[in-house]
Amino acid sequence: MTAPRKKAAPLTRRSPRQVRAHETLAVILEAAWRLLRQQGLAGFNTNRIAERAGVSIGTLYGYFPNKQSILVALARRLLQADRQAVADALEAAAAQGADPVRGIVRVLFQRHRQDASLRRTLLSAYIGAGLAGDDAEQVRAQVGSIVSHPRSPLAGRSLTDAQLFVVSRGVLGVARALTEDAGALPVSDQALEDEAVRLVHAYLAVAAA
Amino acid sequence: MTAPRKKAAPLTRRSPRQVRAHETLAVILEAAWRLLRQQGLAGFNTNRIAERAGVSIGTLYGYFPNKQSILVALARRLLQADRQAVADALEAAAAQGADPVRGIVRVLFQRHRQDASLRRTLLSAYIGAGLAGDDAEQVRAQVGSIVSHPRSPLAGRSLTDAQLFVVSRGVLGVARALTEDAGALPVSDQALEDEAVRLVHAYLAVAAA
Amino acid sequence: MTAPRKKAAPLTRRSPRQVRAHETLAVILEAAWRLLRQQGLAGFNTNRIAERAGVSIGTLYGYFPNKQSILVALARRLLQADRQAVADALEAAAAQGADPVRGIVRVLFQRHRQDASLRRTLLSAYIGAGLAGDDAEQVRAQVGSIVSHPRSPLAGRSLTDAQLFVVSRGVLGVARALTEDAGALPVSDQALEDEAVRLVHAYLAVAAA
Amino acid sequence: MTAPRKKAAPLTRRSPRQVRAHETLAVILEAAWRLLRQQGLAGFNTNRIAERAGVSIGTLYGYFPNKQSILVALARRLLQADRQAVADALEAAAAQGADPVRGIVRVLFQRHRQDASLRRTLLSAYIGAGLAGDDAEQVRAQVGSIVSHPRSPLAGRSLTDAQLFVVSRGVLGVARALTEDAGALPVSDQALEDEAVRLVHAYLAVAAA
DNA sequence: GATGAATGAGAATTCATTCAT
DNA sequence: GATGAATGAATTCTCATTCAT
Repeated sequence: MTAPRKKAAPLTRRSPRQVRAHETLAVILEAAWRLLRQQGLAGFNTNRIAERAGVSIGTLYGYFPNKQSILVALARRLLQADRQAVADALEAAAAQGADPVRGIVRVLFQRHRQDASLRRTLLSAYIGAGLAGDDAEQVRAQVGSIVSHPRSPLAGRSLTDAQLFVVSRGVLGVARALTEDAGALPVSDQALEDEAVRLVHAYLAVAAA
Repeated sequence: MTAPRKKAAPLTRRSPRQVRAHETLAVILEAAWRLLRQQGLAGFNTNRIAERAGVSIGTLYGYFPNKQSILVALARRLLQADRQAVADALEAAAAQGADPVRGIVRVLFQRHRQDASLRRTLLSAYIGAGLAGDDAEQVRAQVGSIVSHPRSPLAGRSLTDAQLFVVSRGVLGVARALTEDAGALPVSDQALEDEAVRLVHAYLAVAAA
Repeated sequence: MTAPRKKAAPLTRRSPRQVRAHETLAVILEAAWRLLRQQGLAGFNTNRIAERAGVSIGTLYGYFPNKQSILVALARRLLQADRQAVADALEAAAAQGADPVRGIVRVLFQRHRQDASLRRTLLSAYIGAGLAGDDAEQVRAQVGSIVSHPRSPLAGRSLTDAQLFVVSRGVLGVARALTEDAGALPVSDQALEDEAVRLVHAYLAVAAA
Repeated sequence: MTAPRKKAAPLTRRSPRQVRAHETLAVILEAAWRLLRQQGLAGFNTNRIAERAGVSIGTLYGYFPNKQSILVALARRLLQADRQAVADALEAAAAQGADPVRGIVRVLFQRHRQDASLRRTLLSAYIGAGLAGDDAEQVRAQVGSIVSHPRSPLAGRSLTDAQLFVVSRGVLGVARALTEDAGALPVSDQALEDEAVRLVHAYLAVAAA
């Protein structure tokens, strides 16, 4: 699974030109998601996915070239949702004149606390597939937009790639730690959020100087 | 492997009362390490490990209750070595009157760039085994000692748990990103190090204020 | 095998919806039967069964969840055949106006002398699976029908459950002894049959009084 | 296990000439007994037995040539105890002028209800080892003694081998059914005992006529 | 387009037994 | 006599994937 075994295949087959196909694909993905959440990677196998999705295993292989690609599709979905949530938070902050940094941190932390084990698995698969770069790219772009955000205290100034990388990865590192440690830390959610926000602000202040 | 199914077993069996046993254990672990590095998780199977270690499969299972536990032992070894390297860097910085933060960042980044895929696999196994907390604990302690380091600019002042968590995880997050992204980022190693150091300093300055 | 360890699984998988599947199941069972007869439990392994059945091991596991269930299926088949043979004997006795008790004893003894070791193994598996009760139930019903048989000397009278249990198990006990002792007893088959019949008649005479 | 794998070996090694050896043997047997009762055949392995007995696996193999022989020794012990219990019951009946048949049936049934699964396993091993005949022999002798018992209603008369076989196996058959069915029958212990006694009496009356 | 029976390489793990110390 | 580390053949079972219908 983790180290790819054969040839690289296209990540989806059967381009969903028809609504029907669209639906089937969604159904499979949804079933896969639930299965992974319930059973972990150990119980995640194609036959079971097909069964839960209510399609035959043959049909499943009509939509995905292999098991790995299902995992990747799931990971993409999750990461995409993360980005959407961040974008929404950004928007909301702008609308309310609130601190965009805090909005992002809050939404990120909250999402990372949910479905922690699922997220770990998916991320691991995504990274294992060598796709981490794709996501990183988009994250950097998003972080960039925060900085140049009109209501940002840094409005107008911009960060170097290295700076973008460090802030974004730093915050994501804290978020991921929430995923790993689960509830074991002796620290309140609020305190964590406050400190993460402070970390970003402190850095931005000196970085853009 | 991912979702544990049965009994929690002790992580080692045959407690090494004799020198011979000690050696055997080391031999197995070493063989496992090399195999994992060469073949990735896909080629990592107990029969192969035993073969490479030059012991019988039965002997291997005399030392480890299952495959997973070998991965965990390997991960522990890696993490332990990380901590040791950080401690050494700290010592060296003290001896030379250099910035301990930079020393740590440098060593951490360098180590995370090496054997990236191996590190990913091991970490994933370690986290999957629910052991992430164990490591986190020790990391926090170490970070604490940096801050209260006599030559530290913060000497004498101390950070809250939340603050410790945020800095340590922030830096580790950046380091791990190096593991994931491999060599794909368009940024120099030096610039990255500089920015990470700046992140920590900036935060410490406001955090301990 | 003996003490069940995990989940109780359904005793068959792939429900045979198609004729083909029906055949495959029969082929597997037949191969298992022959193998067990030839090699005993020691040589009875799933790979060998599949090989002899001319199907892949995967197919075998498509029909049976585990090895144990094959043994159980075989035992069921044997016990079922026993009951059928008894029913036939009963019918024949009725047709000829002969003693039904003798007919049953004869057929039972004869069957228990054949394939003694096979029968032992199968029975052991069946009992070990906790299924003994299922068979006992059906045996009791059958015995009941003998007693109330129109041509029986007891026609019209009926026995209590305890009485049914004692006669049926008594006779079966003698039959099973034939299975265990193999050919080692210094007694003619005819004498044994005569005495068993006498045992039953003697008991029925006083029991139903 | 069931079908013997290699050459027939002597059933015990190291003739226990010394008290020490005697004790060790008893300790091993006792540990084996408890292990078998607790874990069933599945958990019954030589390493575990040695561990529980507090001796090394090497020592265990100093006393028993192989695993099978331990099972057989255990079975012998059980069967021997059965016979002793029957002898005692016989004695007691004689002393009190009570019905010896009832005494035997009672003790036999009671013993068969205890440790049912253990008894099944042991018997199966014993029979599997082809030793059933040994026991049968002794049972027949004992049954013979009942019949010729001075206080028996049949005192002085004797039964043929076939008759001895049928009564003894008939009663044992009922007893074993108690072992198999466990608590599942809807019949009182007393009723069962009464009917079994009646079975024997009825038969003896006509058999010795 | 869908179905699902069949495939089979492959992997983990067990455990009776030996033998050098 | 005892020890216990080592052995390794043997076995069960999984699951991604194919392809005839």
